[in-house]
Amino acid sequence: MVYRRSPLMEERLANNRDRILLATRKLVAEGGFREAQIAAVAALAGMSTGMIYRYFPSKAELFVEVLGDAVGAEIEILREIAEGPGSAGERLHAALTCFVRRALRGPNLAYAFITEPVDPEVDTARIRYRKKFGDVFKAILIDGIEKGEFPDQDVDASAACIVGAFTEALVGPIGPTTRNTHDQQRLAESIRSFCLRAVGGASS
Amino acid sequence: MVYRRSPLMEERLANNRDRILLATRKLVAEGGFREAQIAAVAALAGMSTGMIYRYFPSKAELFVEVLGDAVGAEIEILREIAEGPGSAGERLHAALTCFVRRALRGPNLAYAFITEPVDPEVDTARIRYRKKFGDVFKAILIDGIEKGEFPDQDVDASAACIVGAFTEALVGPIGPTTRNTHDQQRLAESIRSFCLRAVGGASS
Amino acid sequence: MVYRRSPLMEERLANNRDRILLATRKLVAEGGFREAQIAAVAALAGMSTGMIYRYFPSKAELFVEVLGDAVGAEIEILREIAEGPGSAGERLHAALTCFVRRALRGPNLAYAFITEPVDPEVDTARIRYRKKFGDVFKAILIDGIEKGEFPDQDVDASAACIVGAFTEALVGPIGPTTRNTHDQQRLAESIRSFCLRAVGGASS
Amino acid sequence: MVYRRSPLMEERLANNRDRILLATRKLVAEGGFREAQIAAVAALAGMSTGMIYRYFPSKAELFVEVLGDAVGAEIEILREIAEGPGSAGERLHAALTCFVRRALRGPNLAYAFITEPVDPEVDTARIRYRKKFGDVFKAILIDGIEKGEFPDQDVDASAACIVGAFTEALVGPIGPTTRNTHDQQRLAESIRSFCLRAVGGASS
DNA sequence: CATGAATGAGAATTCATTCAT
DNA sequence: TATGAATGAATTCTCATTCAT
Repeated sequence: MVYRRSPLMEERLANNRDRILLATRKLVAEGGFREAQIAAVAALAGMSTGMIYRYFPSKAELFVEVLGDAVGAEIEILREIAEGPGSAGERLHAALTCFVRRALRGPNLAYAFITEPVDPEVDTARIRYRKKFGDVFKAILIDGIEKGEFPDQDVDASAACIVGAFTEALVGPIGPTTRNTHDQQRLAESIRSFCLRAVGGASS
Repeated sequence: MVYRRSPLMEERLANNRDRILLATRKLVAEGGFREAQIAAVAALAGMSTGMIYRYFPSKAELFVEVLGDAVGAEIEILREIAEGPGSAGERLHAALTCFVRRALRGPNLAYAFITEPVDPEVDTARIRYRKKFGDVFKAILIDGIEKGEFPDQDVDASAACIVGAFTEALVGPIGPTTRNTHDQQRLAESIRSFCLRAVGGASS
Repeated sequence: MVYRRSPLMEERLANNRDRILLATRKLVAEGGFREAQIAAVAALAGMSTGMIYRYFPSKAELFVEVLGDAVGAEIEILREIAEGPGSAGERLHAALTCFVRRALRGPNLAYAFITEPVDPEVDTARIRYRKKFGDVFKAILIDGIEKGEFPDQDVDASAACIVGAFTEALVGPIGPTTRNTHDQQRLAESIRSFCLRAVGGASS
Repeated sequence: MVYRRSPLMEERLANNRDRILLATRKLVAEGGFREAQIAAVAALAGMSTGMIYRYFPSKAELFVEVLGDAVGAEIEILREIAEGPGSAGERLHAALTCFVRRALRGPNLAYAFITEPVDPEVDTARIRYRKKFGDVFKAILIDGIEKGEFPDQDVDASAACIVGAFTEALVGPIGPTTRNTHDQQRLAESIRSFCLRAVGGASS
């Protein structure tokens, strides 16, 4: 009998892949990359370690993809805001609010994102992803400057600064302390104001 | 005659310690904490691994001290500026200029500084040091607000944002790319402007 | 079809565990705990060092189990005698005979048993196991005293003394010298007599 | 000037030797052989590690001598009792009383004595010393048998049993628990009775 | 004679990755 | 296809012993 890959198998494959990614994401969120060992991922995904290597050539690449997915989802949301209606200032305001809120909801993923996962390969990816984040803000900035809303500025630097500003401001609360909703609101507001003033928009 | 520790010996002692710290710093700067294994440090410092443990109780504590030294030196300089003469805006301007320049001169220590060093003990120290950095800026901010120079704001968040902004903005260039002096000047200026506007001071 | 662990696999698993225990037992018997390093155990068991850690969380726990197994088997046999028929004196007689004989047959485990295994964790277990041994004799003593066979006495001390007496008397011959069967018979008889007189039973 | 060894130096030498032995004894008594590292011994003796090797060729030999000294002192006392006046039973009674009491006073040395100090060389000595202990009791036993005080018996085995009995009975209280004087009296009495009955003397 | 800095061989443990079944 | 047992290189830390000063 000739072996043929059935659609069902494809699906199973996709399912497996997703389960691996989900499990990894979960473990990273709970304890950082450090806790997401292949054996743990496999156990949580309900499969063998060998299975993991059917879908990912190495742990590093799995991590890169997990990071990429997490970032990708956020980027998607931000991009929608960035390309949506409203003044540049309004869109920046909305984007910042959105990001901070989401980061605080799933704190450790944001933490892993700021973090060096020891593996150089993953680290490279991490920087690349941070840049992607910056690009969204950069787009808003360029738009705002063109429309005369924001003063002229080094948009690359400003974008990086924005990303840095809120990741740093989030590391504190993310680490040991867990904040209540009220504090989170305040923190989001503070970061937002800081960045808006920084780019020269209304300081709220 | 009582045996006395000669100055020469003291120096030798200090030299060893310094050589260990220097070697570690070098390795961390080149390849992150990951590359600074005890064996590598010992080799670079020209001594046996056992020697390391004469001066440092564990790898973690060595790392913490390396981090602390790096940060301590910077903090000292910043604090002098922060407590010096001039308006809050001027001092903030000076502090930012100074920090960015120094970070660009001695590359990659800033990088290690942003990084999670895998070891929880070191990580704790890293966060503590970041906070210390923030405190310098916070002091300037408080002063500026009191004097009516800056608008009222969440000084904790602003300080964290400032630290985050410039570390992030520096990671890019520090990582793979090496810039020429002109680019560095421009980057310093961009970051400075961003932060000054952010706190509500004159954007220069 | 659900994947099920086959009996063969179970056996393989058990085999490994047993091979590790066997190898450890052998090495301990030959050269004490000192010789039973993980690498040596792995080599003798015909597997990698990592494998050991699949079955035992640490060297200490492996040692504790080896000790426990050795003691457990002996205790089981002694307990059967202790709870069996016959007068207290007869049972004590039988128990002592049995123990001495077995100790002489499988040399040096008794030796390791007397020994402080350097590791505090193992040492704790060792003391616990010695106590367990004593408890078997204590039970016989209590029974004998109740029945008026033995004079009243500090049963805890007597039990400890019995255990100590025969372990010590065995260390000499077990250590360097190997005795012939005749000598062994005589030694067993001597120890037995000593203990029986000590508890106040007929000296045979 | 020709260098000559002065009496003073000899004394100093002797003093040093004693200080090393004293320091080692102290450390062993406090934390077992495990705590008596050369560096610790040197520090406590107020000299350099190198100095230790002027008086002892190796750590093992130092330990052997410490053990020997401790045992030697006890043996001396016991021998005096053994060779003193009184019936064999009385002398055995006195010897046991004396030994148990002394062991309980300086608990950890007794513990180290029972213990395997990992080093094979030391271990060999330990067994030798235990035998020496036994010899003292053996002498009393032989005497008692000759005089018709004790029944005929395997004096080697009995002597070993006596040593084993009280060391084992002492390990319990020595380990974690520290007993009050009353308990010690009782324990001494129990061990004594056990041994006296065992050799066939008056069971008290 | 005295020092104590320096050595370096070990020993335990971890975990990504492979591959026989 | 799926498993998970097995591997073993890699890494930290310890401490008896030596030897230049």
